[in-house]
Amino acid sequence: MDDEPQNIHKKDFSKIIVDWYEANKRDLPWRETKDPFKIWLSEIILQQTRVNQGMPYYEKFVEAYSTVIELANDEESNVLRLWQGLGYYSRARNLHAAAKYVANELNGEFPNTYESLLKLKGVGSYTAAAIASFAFNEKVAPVDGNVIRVLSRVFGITEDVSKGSTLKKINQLANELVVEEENAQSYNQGMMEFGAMQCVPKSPKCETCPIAQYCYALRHNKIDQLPRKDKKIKKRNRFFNYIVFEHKDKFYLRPRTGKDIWTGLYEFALIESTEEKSTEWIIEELQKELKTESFKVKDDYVAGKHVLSHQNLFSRFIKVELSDKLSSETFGVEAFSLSEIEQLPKSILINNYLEKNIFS
DNA sequence: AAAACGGGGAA
DNA sequence: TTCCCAGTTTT
Repeated sequence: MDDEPQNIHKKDFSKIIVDWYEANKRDLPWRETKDPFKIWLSEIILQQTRVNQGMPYYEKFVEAYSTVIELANDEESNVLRLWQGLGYYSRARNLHAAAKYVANELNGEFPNTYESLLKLKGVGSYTAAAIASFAFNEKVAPVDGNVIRVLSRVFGITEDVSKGSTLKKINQLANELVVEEENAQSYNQGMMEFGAMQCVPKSPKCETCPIAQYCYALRHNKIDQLPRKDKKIKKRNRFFNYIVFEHKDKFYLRPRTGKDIWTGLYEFALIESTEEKSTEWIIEELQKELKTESFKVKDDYVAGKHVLSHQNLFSRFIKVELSDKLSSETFGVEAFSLSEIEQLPKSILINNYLEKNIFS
């Protein structure tokens, strides 16, 4: 077999992708609309998220908000509550901020070009290209994990794809390919679907692949080495010692602030430590924060390790019964009834604790 | 250029 | 366990 890497013409490549897509595409709800609002919504939800995980959230959101105006007019905490469990919560906050921008600054008219879409919070080069091509058939190429994988394998991009220079190269190739195709929408959808269904990360279906004879990785026996990713993420351990204040059927929570994880989500009073601490140590720290309040320890629950992409969280929930109401400055927490707590946006960690220990 | 940001599912 | 997902923002 010929050993030359680029013996497939760009035009032939794009045709194969489009044909494959028309024959193999899944029916997904956001593919049945041209409404940029819904396409935008689906793209934000699907960032770093598999279709199966994002699907129920898409359904909930379009049910709750039929226009960008309705989304803009809701409270951020409600948007976060709908987003609960999806992760990367800045997406929800940016989604809401972008909706307000469209509603207030753009008179409710959704941006319709790659460049103008880029101005929306939470919309980067991938999402701007996706919306521009899906909703408006603009000839720009969205480059996501699927596209990176397909192009690096077929065209033999052997540099580390976590490097900016490599990404730039792939982005350029992707854009050269899209201009070959009349229907940017089908070609781009096809590239991502092809990566998601055929040219999958592990054990790709090369036996039935329409590009197999042209594929650099297959011919050089490198399908399991491409795309090349050198970056190894390191994790840190954190210890969350939560104090669950209870007083007359109410519990005290507060929203997280700052640039840390879970911004905007509610949690109990927190005493964080860099190592595991004893119950006694935690109670002592708690005493320092309190003024005249007296309390009784009712329960001490140790949750399993909660794993995030960059952190391992070891958490414990110490439930204490207060003899009096807590002054509002203490830990910044506020009292909520159970039905109110149900409506607050919370992390999976907090929600699991509540389900297991409070709501049950 | 590198690190931070969630949670779940597949192998 | 490890990988990685329809990535973006911040440092």
